[in-house]
Amino acid sequence: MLLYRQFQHGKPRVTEPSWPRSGENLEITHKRGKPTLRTIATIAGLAVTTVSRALSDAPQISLETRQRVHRIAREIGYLPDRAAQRLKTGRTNVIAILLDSHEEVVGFSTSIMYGIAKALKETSYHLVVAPNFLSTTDVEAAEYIVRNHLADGLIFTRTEPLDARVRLLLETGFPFICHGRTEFSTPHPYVDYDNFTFAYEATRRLIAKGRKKVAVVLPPKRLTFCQHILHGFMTAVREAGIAYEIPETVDLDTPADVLRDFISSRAAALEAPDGFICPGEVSALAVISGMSDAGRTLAVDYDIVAKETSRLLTQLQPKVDTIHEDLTAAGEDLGRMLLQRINNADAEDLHLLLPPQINFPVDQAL
Amino acid sequence: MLLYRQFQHGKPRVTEPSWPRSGENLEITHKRGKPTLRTIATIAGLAVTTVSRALSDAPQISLETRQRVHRIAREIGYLPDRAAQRLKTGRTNVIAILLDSHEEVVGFSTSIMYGIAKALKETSYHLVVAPNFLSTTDVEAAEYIVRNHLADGLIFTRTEPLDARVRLLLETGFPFICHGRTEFSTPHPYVDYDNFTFAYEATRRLIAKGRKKVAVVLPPKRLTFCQHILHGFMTAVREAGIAYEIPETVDLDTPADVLRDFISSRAAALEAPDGFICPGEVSALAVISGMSDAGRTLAVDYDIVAKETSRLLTQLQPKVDTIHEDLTAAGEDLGRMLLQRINNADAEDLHLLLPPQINFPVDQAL
DNA sequence: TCGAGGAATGAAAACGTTTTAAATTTTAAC
DNA sequence: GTTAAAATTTAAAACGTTTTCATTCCTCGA
Repeated sequence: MLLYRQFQHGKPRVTEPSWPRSGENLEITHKRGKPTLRTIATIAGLAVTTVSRALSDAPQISLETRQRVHRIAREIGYLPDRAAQRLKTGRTNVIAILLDSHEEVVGFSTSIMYGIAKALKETSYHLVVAPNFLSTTDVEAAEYIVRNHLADGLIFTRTEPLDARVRLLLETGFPFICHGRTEFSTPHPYVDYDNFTFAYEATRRLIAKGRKKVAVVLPPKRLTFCQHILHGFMTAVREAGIAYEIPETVDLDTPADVLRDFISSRAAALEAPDGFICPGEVSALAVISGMSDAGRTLAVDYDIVAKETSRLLTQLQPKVDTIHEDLTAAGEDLGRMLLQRINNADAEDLHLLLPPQINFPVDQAL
Repeated sequence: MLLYRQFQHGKPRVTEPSWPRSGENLEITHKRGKPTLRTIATIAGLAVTTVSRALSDAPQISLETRQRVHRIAREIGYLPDRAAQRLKTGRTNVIAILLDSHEEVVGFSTSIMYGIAKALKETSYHLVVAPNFLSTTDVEAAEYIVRNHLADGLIFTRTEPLDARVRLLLETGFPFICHGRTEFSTPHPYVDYDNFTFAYEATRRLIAKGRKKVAVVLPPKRLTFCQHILHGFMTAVREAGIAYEIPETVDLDTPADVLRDFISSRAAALEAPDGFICPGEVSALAVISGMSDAGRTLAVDYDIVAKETSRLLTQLQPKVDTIHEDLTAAGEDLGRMLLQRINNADAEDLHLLLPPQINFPVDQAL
């Protein structure tokens, strides 16, 4: 025991440091090849415990030792073993994103995921895609993840006012953040796009352009942001005292051909709208297509203001006024704020309403 | 010691089984709440070792015991701890997908990921998104994952003939599969879409419709499938001895407005093409838009055959002939085959070329 | 009755961390 | 010079598996 101490610890202290330097051969190969805490400990002539604490910058380890350990770790390319850390601490270092089948069609979530990944880049967190692991519904998927501690936090989109996922996660106290708001009284973290302002400004734009009757393609009614859009739309409509119309049989998730046919037959009938709010690229294209079928020309017979999450629409149809929603940025915020939540930040401080980016070209303004 | 054996093991053997039944209270709560092998062992009056083997259906465990253990595990909702398994076995149970920044724009990968997730659903594998963890290039990201054993297998898309990622992974012997082929002599698993046939059939369709000069929007030249498309196109062109044109200054990744403007100015010049192959929705829309700017009418002055990965184009523009590529199915194959590869299936058997799904409407055929 | 041999089960070690509690060294105070 | 306190460092246990090797029990042939 004493001998061990003399050899392991005493020596480096008395004489010159004896661990190998940068250029020398550091191949203290472990069973699996990868360097571990023990590799560093051997090199530094320290105990594994000390190395562990030094790497987490515990104050009781002397500054000199900490720096030395950090340097060695860097030199041999040490990376803590995720499995061992997870086993010991119970933290998974994983963020899960729930993607429902809606996303498959639209490709909506790629940008968001890209943003989340960006936020996670410098951290030890990984992003795992949880389509719905063994379950059929989103809630079951969430439940499964929570029950089995498959992640430290959860992200999902398209909330409903009394979203079942939110309810579950609030009840279990599991860290999460969602894209979209709810009506629960308990505050919870969220990132949302200001769809009220989007719809309000979009409607005002149509009115400013002299349109006489405006219409809006609403999202499915069960989603929270449908109310926001409706509210923004109606506010602008009432302020201006203008005619309006809200299609009941189609919505944002309606297949493009159905929406197109609806629009074109509506255009043929009496008192058709001449201004459209489209909260998505696909719906905008469908409207353009439908109106074109009915012989109407964009920017002449009617106008569109569309929300776009790419630059596709602006590029293809400069005549469409667009208001941008930056989903990658939203994803970045989602990731960042969820990490804060996991570190026990107050839910009330984790609310973010992202402002619409209005792109109306000046030369087209009246 | 002897006493322990009598109590732990002997008893259930001699008397009636004494473990709790389905209805009874099974709350043998562990430190962290989750049931572990020890929970089952205690309930069953067996050793942890035996339970572990029973669950993996080792032949040396009696059938009766195996069934009993399985039943208990099911009843208490046991799920093996991923961290512990990973630590012990060295297998991560993780598949990583590398997404490069290109995907951000197009939303291309969502469908693929959905497919992969589908293939992984009944397995113990999770899908993690590796944008490029700490690195700038794709190769570095792959290297990082390999070096630190962050996954058991890797998936990526858009291969080049001498893809650096493929080279790295072949050299290190790390399991992977890619969407797209390469020119390496060592066989490696891949799933690819038959872009030759796509381009060949698309070109023939335009010719059959009576078009006099065909053009194709090619993918970036560095990508393998650019050659396949070019080859299919040229084969059909030569067979028919028809005029053709290959734009040099634009490609599939060109921003839509640039492509649109290119097309419209080209249409205005001499001997403009009247048939277009567009290997993507966005390029098709850009071509339609550009031709429309030049006063040309689709299906009258010119025709388009487009590859589509959604149903968007068919829905919006029934006049565009489309050939479908099912990316979700591709993802499913990618996932399934990568798992096979991880289980040491021969790389030569893991080659899949998915056939184009041709959607040419009958009533429009000549 | 005895051991041999096979069938079934069990103990213990290990994977690489973190953490609790203990040990050792250094410093400070007398 | 002691000795107590402060500053460092260390040993050992634990997280939940899997795996190697050992143990127990039973059957069977002599």
